[in-house]
Amino acid sequence: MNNSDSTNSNENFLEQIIKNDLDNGFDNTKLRFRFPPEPNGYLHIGHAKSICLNFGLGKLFSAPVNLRFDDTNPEKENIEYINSIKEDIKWLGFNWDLECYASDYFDKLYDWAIHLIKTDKAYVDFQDQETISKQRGIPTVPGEKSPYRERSVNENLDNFQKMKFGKYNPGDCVLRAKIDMGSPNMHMRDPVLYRIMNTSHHRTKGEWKIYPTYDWAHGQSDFIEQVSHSFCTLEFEVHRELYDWFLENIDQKNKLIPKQREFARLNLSYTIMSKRKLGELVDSGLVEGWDDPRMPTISGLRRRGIPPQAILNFCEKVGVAKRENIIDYALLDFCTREVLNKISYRLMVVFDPVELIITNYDENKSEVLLAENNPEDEKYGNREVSFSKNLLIEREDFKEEANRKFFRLALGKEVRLKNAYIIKGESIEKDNKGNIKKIFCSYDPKSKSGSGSPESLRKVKGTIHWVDKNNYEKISIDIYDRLFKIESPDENKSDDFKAQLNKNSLKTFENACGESNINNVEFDNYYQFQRKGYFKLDSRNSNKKFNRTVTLRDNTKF
RNA sequence: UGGCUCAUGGUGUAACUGGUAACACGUCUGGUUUUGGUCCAGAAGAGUCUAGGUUCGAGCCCUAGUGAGCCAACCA
Repeated sequence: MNNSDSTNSNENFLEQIIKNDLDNGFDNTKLRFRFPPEPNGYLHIGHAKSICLNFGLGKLFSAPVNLRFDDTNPEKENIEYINSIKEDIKWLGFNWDLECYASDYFDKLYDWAIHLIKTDKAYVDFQDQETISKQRGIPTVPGEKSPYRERSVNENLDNFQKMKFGKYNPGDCVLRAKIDMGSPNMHMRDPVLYRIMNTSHHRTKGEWKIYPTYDWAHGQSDFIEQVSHSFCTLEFEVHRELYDWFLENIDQKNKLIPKQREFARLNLSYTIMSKRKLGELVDSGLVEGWDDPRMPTISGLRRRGIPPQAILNFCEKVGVAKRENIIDYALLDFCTREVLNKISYRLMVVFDPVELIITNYDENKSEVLLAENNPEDEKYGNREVSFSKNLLIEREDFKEEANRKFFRLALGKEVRLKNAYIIKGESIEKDNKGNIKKIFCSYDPKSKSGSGSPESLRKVKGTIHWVDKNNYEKISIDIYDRLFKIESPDENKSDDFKAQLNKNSLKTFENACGESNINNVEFDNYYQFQRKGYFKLDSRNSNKKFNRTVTLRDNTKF
C-alpha cells in the first residue's frame, strides 16, 4: 500500500526549494507550514492535494503544520464549514499543530494598519466601489490616483478609527494601501485593506465593523504564526509582490519572513473544483448535499466508500508542479481499487435476479458452503453460504445462445457457480412477453468447490455469482456515473455549467438480492460484491442501502 | 504600460551542476486464476510547441516567436 520507495524517488519543486533554503543555512527547526482554508464550503479533492502537500512536507521535514481558518469574510463563512474541514483533515489521517484563525489576529492587523497610516502608506478612501474600480485602470493602462490619496496622516487616522467604531456605513469608505497606481501589477494599485461590514462574524460576533481583505490578512497571519513556507495555488502568483510589500512595511523586525510559492491546483476530469459551483449544486438540490457520493468533496468521496489511503496515494501519484492539469478520473479509480482489493470483504449480490432451478438437485435438500472472505488475505477467514435447488442469478449472466467470447451461462454450456458446483444450462421458461422467467440446469454433484475431487478441479471458462432463493436479503444499491458530461466543466466560466450535468449520474437498484451474510456487514468495513465492484454502506440510511464506490476493472469483450 | 507563469507519449509527473527521454495511469498482447478481479510477462505510443543561437554535445542555457493560464472584487 505504501510505495514510498518507488514514488518518492523524485522530489517536487517545492521540496527542492526547502532543501535549497536548508543548504543555504536556513535553520531547520524554524520550518513551519500551514493549510489555510476559508470556511465557506466543504473541502474537495483539490484541497486534499494541498493537505497532502503541506502535511506531507511537515512529515518529511519533521516540521509542524498549522490549520488556519482564513475567516476574514463573515458573509460567506460559518461554523458548519469549520467543523467539516476539521473532520475531513482528521479522516485523511493528518494532525495539525496549532488551530488558528485569521480572526484571532484582527487586533494585531488593526495595529499594523495604524502603523501603515502613520508612515503615510495607507489612506481612507471615500469613493464608491465603482469609482475606485474605474480609477484602477486596466492592466495595459496605468490607473489614476484617488483624490483622497494625499490627505494628512491625522485625517486618515481619525477616519480609520471612525470606520472601526461604526461611524460609517458599509460602502462609505475603505482603507487602502498607498503603493503605486501605475504598477503593471493590478494588485499594487492601492489595494483595499479594510472594508466595512455590519455582518456578525461567527467567532468575533459584533466586535468588528471592519474586516481585513485576504491580501492584508494572509501574509501577516503567516508572519504571526512564523510560517516559513507558505504554499498556495497559481492564481495567487500575482499577489506575491503585495504579500512581500506588506511584510516589508509593517513594523516588525528580526523575525522570519515567510516565503510564498505557488503550485498548480488539481483538476479532475468530468467534475468541478469550484467551491462556489459545488455549493450551487447543493443549494439547488441537484445533489443530496455536500457529501453526495457523486461530489468531488472529501465527504462525498468518503460516503461513496473511497478509503483515505486511496486519496493519499492518489495525491502522491498526481505530483506537484506548476503546469495546468486535468487528472484522468481513471487514476483515482485505480488508487481506490488498489487499496480496496486488499481490504474488502467479499460477498455475493445479485442486482437483477432471474430464477435458476437445478433440476437434478433434491427439492428438500439444502447445504452450507464455505466461501473465502478475501482471497488476498486468508486472515479474513471464511463464511458460510446456503445453497439449494432454487437460486437467483444475474439476468445478464445468461444467454440462450452465446458466442465463444461469452464465458457465462448458456443453453448447453457449463459454468461454475462461485463457491458451489459446476452447472449446465438445459432449458428456459418464458412469460408471454418473451421474458425469461426460469432457467433450468443440471449440476455435477461431484464438482463441489473446495472438495478437491477431480470433478471440482475441472476447468470451466466462466464463474458466476448467485444467491439462495430460500435465503437472501433484499437491499438497495446506488450506482454512480460521472457528474458531468464533459471532461472539463470548470472551463465553462458561465453560470450554466449545470446544463452540462450528467442526468444519469445516479441509478438505483431497489431490489438487489444479497446473500444472507449481508445482515452482518459493519459500517466501517469495505466490501466487494464479487464481479460487481466495491461497495460501502451508506452513512445516511439504514443498513440496507449501499453505495457503489467503483466497479471492478472490466475486460469483457463480447 | 502591460505584467507574471507555463509548454516533455492519450493523461499526469521525472530526467542531479548540459551527455540523444524514465515512471505511473490508460491502451493493446499473452499467461495464471473458482471474481472477465488480483497477480505475472510483454508491446505499442513522445524525440521534448516552433525557429534560430551557444556548445564536441541541448528537453535542460540564450534570443525571438506561437499557444495556454492568471491579474482590472470592498471574494479567497
